[in-house]
Amino acid sequence: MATIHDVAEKAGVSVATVSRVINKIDTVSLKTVEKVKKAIDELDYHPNNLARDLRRAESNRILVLLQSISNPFYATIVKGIEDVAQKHNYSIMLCNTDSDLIREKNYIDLLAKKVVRGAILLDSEMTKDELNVVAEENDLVLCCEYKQGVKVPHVMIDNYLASKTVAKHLIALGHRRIALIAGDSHLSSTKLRYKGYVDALQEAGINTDENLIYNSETSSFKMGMRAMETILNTENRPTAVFAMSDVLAIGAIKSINSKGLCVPDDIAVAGFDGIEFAGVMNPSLTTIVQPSYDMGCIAMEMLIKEMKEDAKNNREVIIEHELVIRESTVKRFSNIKSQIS
Amino acid sequence: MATIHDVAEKAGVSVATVSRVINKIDTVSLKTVEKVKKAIDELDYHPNNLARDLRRAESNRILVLLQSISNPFYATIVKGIEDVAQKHNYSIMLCNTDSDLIREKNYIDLLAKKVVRGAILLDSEMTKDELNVVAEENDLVLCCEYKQGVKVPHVMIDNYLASKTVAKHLIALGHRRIALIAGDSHLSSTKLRYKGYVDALQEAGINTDENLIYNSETSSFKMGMRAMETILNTENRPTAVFAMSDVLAIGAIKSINSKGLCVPDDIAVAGFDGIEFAGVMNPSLTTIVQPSYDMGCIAMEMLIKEMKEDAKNNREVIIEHELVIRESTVKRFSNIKSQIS
DNA sequence: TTGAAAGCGCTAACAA
DNA sequence: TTGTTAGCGCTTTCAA
Repeated sequence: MATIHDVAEKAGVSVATVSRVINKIDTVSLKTVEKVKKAIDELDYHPNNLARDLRRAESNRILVLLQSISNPFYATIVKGIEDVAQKHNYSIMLCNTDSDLIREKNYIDLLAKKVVRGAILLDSEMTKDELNVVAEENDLVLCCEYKQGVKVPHVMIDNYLASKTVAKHLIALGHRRIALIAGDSHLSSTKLRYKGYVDALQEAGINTDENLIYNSETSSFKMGMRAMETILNTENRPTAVFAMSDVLAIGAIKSINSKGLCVPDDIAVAGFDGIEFAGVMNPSLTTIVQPSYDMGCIAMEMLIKEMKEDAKNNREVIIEHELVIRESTVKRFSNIKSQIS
Repeated sequence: MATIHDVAEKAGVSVATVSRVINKIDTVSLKTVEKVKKAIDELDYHPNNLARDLRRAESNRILVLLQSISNPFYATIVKGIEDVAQKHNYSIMLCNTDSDLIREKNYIDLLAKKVVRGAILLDSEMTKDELNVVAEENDLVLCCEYKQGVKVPHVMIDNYLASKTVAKHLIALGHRRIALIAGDSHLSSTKLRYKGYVDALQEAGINTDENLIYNSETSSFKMGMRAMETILNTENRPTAVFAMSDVLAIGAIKSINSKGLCVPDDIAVAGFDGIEFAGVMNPSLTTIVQPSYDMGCIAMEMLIKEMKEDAKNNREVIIEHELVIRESTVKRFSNIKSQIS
């Protein structure tokens, strides 16, 4: 591996000049730039980022922490983050925590170790206080999830309102027994969505039935299936189900089908997130579409701002969501044609 | 941020001794170790990895390059890679290339820049020769895709055989007009799967019909839909479709349904990969299940071996696949119950 | 068992 | 416009 010294020697200049050329500092004469570039080419020289970062006491890497990359919803967010990062010459380091706090803290340590310059957390298991401690010394942004009192910029939808909208939609369709498949109870979004569901029911004069609520700690197909099985085994079966993620909803539908029941005829199902698959599956899934790609972009932009500025802030961006009504809750003519298998 | 010097001063020892304690070199007396540890605790000292890596001229980060994280098939592989990496104290850096060769090469540069220690490529767009040049100087492993003549360890399934199995399955069901939705033509797996399809047909005395073959350069739902639309517009419609990925297959089914046709009654559909969703969707999807998690684990283990050893090798691991027959190709009693929407 | 000191490859202040 | 030089924080050789 050629170093900056080799280039300097070959070009007959000092290392400082080579450094200037590499970093596009325009106090170097055109002729010298040419010489240096030639030497760089001939030696196939690549600057060693390790050394550069050490010297500058910073890295250009960003940590993105999420529970599991397997959820397509997160995949889209990450895409947004990565696109913006790339544009600003940052590279991202994606890490799965598996909802394991220890594992998460290990990754968070990368901040203190200066391996990464900042971090975007999608669904942290840390408490408000733990987050504030980390934020004290590091540049952090939260995406999707925000805990009250955390002094960190964050972007998300209005989870309470979105959830209420879904519940109201189901109520408007005439449902009174609406089951809820909730998500990870550590997440603020879960709590907000739960409240939205309860309030919507209450406003419609419906009491919540504990038998119709299932708490699934992770968001996966299997969890959705298991949750639905449990719910279907209750005495007074619901006529509708609201799952707090599309992945859970899809699992629930599978479970409903395997009991010989139909969606939406026997049981209506609504999801949350708006993964691409929700529109492609059969029946297509009614869901809250979160602008995941945009959320990723905004989160990364916030982080860049955060890293540039000295002052800490806890700017909040609430982004628009949309209830997209599809076949899984409403019987439509097009359904008849779609799939009779 | 405390440095090693601060710790040394506080503990009343030299930096070398502190370094020894950090790196668990056992020539340090117990008493000294205690003193140093106490100082480390009190100062909340974290070694700076940047400096360590620079000194050791290596990093413990691994680059994982793939076209798009959005494909759930890759998500599972990455999970395997990450789990093994974590166990061996490596961290992974995941990067999307978007099938863009320029972007891919930018990431590959991280190897030369010593930002990463090695790389696992899932679906590189580089040619055989380009790969060999990179492999010359760096530790590389290929996962899923392998180009003949590349001197790099690799793990994958027997794509030719798997594809042939799918085609044979469809032929055995009585289909003679079997459409093919192919994947990225740069990938060797695409070529092998194509050959498997052609050979199976040929052995059954069926001529391939160019009108029934669609080349989709990326693997996405939308691509699958578009491909199927085109195929459905041909004069003599196929009775079965073989898509080279589950994601493509799912898009194809959507497209078939939107034309008012049924799967598998009007058209049977088979996929490839074995993403979790294939078993959950409706109708459930017949597919080749690749042991994606295991493939990820093996790839990472190969890379660790590669990084430890001086000698280059091009060890090949062919891992077992499985044809899982589900509702999308075979009419079964359970189907009648499942979904009439 | 410990310390002194060189140096990994680079940047940036300062001097020329 | 360019060069000299002092480190960034760490590991490791050599000497004590």
